[in-house]
Amino acid sequence: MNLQEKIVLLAKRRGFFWQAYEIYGGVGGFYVLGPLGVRIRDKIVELWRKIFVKENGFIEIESPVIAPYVVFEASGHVASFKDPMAECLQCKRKYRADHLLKEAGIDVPESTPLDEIKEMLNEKVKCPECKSMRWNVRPFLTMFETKIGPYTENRGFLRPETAQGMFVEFKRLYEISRGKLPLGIAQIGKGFRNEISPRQAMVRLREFNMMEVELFMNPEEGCPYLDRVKDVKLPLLTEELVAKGVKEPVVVTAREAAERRLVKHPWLAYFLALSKIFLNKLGVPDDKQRFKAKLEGERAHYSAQTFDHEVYLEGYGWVEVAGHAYRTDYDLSSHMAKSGEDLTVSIPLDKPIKKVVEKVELIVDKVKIEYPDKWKEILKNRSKIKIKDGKAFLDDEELKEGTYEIKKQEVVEIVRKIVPHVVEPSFGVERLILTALTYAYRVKEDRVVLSLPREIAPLEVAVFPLVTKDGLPEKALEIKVMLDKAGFYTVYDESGSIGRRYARVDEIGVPFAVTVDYQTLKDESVTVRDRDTWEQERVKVDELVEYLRRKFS
RNA sequence: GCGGCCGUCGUCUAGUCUGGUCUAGGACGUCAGCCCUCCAAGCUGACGAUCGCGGGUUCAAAUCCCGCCGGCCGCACCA
Repeated sequence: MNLQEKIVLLAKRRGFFWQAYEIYGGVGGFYVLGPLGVRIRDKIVELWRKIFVKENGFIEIESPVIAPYVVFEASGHVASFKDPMAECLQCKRKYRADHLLKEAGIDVPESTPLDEIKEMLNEKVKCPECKSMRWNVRPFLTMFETKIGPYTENRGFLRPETAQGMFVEFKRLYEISRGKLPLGIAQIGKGFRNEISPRQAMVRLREFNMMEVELFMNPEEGCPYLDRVKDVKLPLLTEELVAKGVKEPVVVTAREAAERRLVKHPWLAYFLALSKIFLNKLGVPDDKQRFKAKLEGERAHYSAQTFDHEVYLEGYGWVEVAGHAYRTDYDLSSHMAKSGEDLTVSIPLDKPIKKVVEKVELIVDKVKIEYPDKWKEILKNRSKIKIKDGKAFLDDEELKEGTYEIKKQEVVEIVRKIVPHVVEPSFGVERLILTALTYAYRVKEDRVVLSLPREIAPLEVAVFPLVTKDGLPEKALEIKVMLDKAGFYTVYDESGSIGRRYARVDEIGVPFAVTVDYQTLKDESVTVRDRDTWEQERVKVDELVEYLRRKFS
């Protein structure tokens, strides 16, 4: 049994996660987070929030999971997520249409209309199974589709990423943030992808939790926080290295990565560094992490540069836990074009620019005289008057001389409009849970110990009476309640021998076990046992809360 | 979606080839009691599986056949 299989068994047995709908045979790609799974999820989310949101002064939102068709039409998902599926009308088998054609020696560009693909198939390709040549071609969308409202044909999609929520709501969020760039907007929530074949436990799911930041910025400016992480070492597999098939990443500091333009924007370098620190805190050592660039053809339609943050998971190999993409102004520009809303931002100029502009000033009395019928219309449309060769025109019609004057005016421009660029770090929560469990899994004296970092341990303190008599259970319960009230996540257990109980809590990664013994009754002290060293320390009951708080800080 | 392997108590597994002795056996875990002064000790007992789901063959199906669902691996896919 490999490590991942052991983890899946442990997860199921002790309640971290398991496959959903088991009583109906299970449905691929859907998992349940059990009691311990929810706890560790919350703690991972909280740690992420601290590193990626709070410490950067970013803001967080929650937008709907369902979005109307138009949002994903604008975002490019509808167009780029469609794979043409060919269905054999005789045996009902389904294939990727472009693959069938390729096997038949026909290369089709992605933009080929479905009708043409169908025609080509019906003329030239036999079904590999039943040899029929009658095909139907349909787009297969990897987004889940639904209808909005009972009586309409208003199509909607379950979002494949939370990102669109931040783009669509950008204008108001920018206003709420009082018009400042850079602006970081975070969102934590479910995303849905109708994967063709979900695999590897919780690695590829059809419904999963994402944690994303969309950082909106002026592309000409750097990242003010880069200095904080300038010496963090980044193992990079750049486009160049990936293309050459090099397996060993080049290790550079975050600052070097930005200065040598190995990453296309300093913000991207900053997020790579945070990402590495974050994974360190989840228990992944440096040499089990790397940032692998996506090649031109592999990147998402919106991305100018993408680094997958990969961690090495024994049993699976390198697994992507985050994608860091430089999305440029693609998303805002697309939504601007589709919605007609102005999503530009005014940037103050370093130096005001002085310009001389020519302006038409109408002489109203003269206009009334010269245009007795339509002078009102002319005044109304005065903003549309254009100047050409020193003369004024309205809708290509030259205005009569004497009805206006052309005046020169000096204006000072202090702002300029830009569409902000976006850098996006995007994490999959379930994969992080698996990662944390993988690196925490140890075997000590034939017992499984989950050495989870204290910060993400689902339960924090176990409380045991040494034996179940002489008032020890009562005293232990008292202490458990005290710890609960102090804010710890605790567990009480009096069943079986003390050793068995230690083993039970080791297996689910509880960092400390407090044991009430006979000495407790004499001097109000308990033993605190460390999960990883199995060493014990005697602590006074009234100092216990403070003692534990120090351990967790 | 394709190909290979696989699906029996919570978990691991015996049994499947060679249908009946399987009202499905064991181990671990769990629970209760006894015992019990620090690392899965012991004793007693209990709970726990219509053998993934559905259909078929047969006097008789965990076992043979078909379909479906699910899992793992490889290919493909992976915003």
